[in-house]
Amino acid sequence: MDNWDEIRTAYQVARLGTVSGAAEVLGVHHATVIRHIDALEKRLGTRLFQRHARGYTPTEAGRDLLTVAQTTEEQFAQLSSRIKGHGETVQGEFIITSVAGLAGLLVPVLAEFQRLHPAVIVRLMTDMRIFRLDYGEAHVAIRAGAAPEEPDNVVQPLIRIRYGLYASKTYVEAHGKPASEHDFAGHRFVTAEQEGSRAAFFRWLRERVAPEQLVFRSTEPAAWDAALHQGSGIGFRPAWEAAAQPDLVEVLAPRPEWDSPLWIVTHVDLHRTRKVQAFVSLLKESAKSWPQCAI
Amino acid sequence: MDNWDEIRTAYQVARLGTVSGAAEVLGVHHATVIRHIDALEKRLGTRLFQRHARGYTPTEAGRDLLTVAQTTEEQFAQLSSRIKGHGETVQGEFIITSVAGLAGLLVPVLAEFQRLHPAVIVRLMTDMRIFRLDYGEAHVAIRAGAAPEEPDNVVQPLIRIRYGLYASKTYVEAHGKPASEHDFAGHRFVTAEQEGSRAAFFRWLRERVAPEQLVFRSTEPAAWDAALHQGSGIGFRPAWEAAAQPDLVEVLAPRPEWDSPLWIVTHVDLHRTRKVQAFVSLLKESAKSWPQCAI
DNA sequence: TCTTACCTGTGCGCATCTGCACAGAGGGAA
DNA sequence: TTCCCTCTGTGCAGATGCGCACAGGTAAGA
Repeated sequence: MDNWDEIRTAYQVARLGTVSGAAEVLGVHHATVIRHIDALEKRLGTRLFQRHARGYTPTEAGRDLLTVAQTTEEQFAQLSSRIKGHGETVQGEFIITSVAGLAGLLVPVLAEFQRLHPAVIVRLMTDMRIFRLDYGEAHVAIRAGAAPEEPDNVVQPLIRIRYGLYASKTYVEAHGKPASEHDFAGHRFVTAEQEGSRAAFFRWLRERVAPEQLVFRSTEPAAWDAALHQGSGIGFRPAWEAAAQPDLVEVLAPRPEWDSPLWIVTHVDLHRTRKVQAFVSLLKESAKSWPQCAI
Repeated sequence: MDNWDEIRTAYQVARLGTVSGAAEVLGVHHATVIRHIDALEKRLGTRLFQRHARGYTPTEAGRDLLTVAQTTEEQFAQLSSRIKGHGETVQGEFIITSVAGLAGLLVPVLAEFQRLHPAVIVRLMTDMRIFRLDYGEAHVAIRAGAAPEEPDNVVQPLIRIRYGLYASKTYVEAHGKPASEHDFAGHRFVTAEQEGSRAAFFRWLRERVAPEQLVFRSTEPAAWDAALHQGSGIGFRPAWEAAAQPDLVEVLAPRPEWDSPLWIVTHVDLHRTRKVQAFVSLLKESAKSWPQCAI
């Protein structure tokens, strides 16, 4: 049974009783139908039809094929309408992966998305490793930093996260607050672990302070946050996050050169789907009203 | 969904995860697989797979297709084995049509056939009209008289039924018994209705007796039989049938020129099937031991 | 880091399948 | 019986689809 098209042809012949009728329904020439039947019977080693001048009458085997192929026809028709419908209705899982620390901004958008489309199951994945959009691990990814350039990925700019320099009140009480970057001498800083960190503000900082001033370094962003609140030093924080934390003091206000751009990344195979489009447009609209962010 | 082969291709890709693997299983070139997927997705308007360098990952639609096509694959495999098995095992309906009055010979054969193949349902059809072997009305037909010459029918000689002239004891007591065909004057005969009856012995009789001697004519063979027993006249009867009826007296013994040949007729499309072959060979074997019949 | 193996993707030439046209045959109606 | 319509069946020419070969790229392993 390694030629399903011939089964489909035989099904129509069994259903309609004539080669010509089947050919018309299938949109092929009746000679093609005859050849399909001949090939299928030859392969099966049994006659599926009795031939006579008025048409083809199915044998027992032909009637068996008829019933089997009938359900197949229906199954495929339902499958087709389901698949085509998938492009129209928004439902099923929606998997989004993002850089850690963006949940505070994303969750309200996801909640609104789910309110608009109740049939959607939202899964927000934040992890150390980067989830891959190929392999189908996620529908949408929110990436930070330099624009991703992977092939097969559709990259759109979302927004620029504004970063400022902050310190806890306890730190300011103990060490004072530098008035500008020219006043950093003697101050202590919380920063990322890697030397070659790709964030612009980390590079900016490394160019202006001595390495021994970077007293707290971690690979874990949550650790930066905690160290900042503990008063371990001065560090960069997203402006929108710091604004909601009254125990932090703004040391230097956000500057455009510190901005970290966010990117919406989707796989080209999924980008056109209605589900992805619905979320992306909602996300872009919501981002316009995000506080302390530059468009 | 007007190309089932492409669905089959997509199914293998979804199952195996790679185009190359699917191509190997399907026995085609991997370029063909790619083209099938592209065509199917284009027609559906949705992506079934996410493409990456290590293979194809099915999307939701692709996974849906996978489950549907999986059952289709199984259904077709079962269908194939059933159909191929039909050639091997003898089962299902077996429809035989025959000239009326042959049931006494056929029924024992049919009973033996059913004993050998318990899964067979036997249907013996005797009717005024001739059942057509094309259109699938019967698997085997037993025809009498001249050899059938319909195209697409396989005709085999079965046996020659011997006919003799018989009368009931009551007729003989009343009118006497003619010694030979030269002694037919004054006797009464039971015969068929049509002038141009094709049976050889009827023609033989019409040539030797006056029309007014054919006192009982009927289109119905059972009526000849009844009229014979009632003593209405002398008539032809199969020798095997008369031998079992003690109230009949043999007027003239069977002659070769009165023989009526029987033919086994099968449709060429069914002739090769195991079921038909099994019955035909059993019938031929049984006929060798039929009493009062000429091979 | 380099190598290797495997997978996807595409242009080209060819085989296969399809469509076309016509022949043949059977059934139904007048 | 005769005519007509419909259906099957086949040879031939052309188009579609296939296999081939090669390029490009990724991941795994040494």
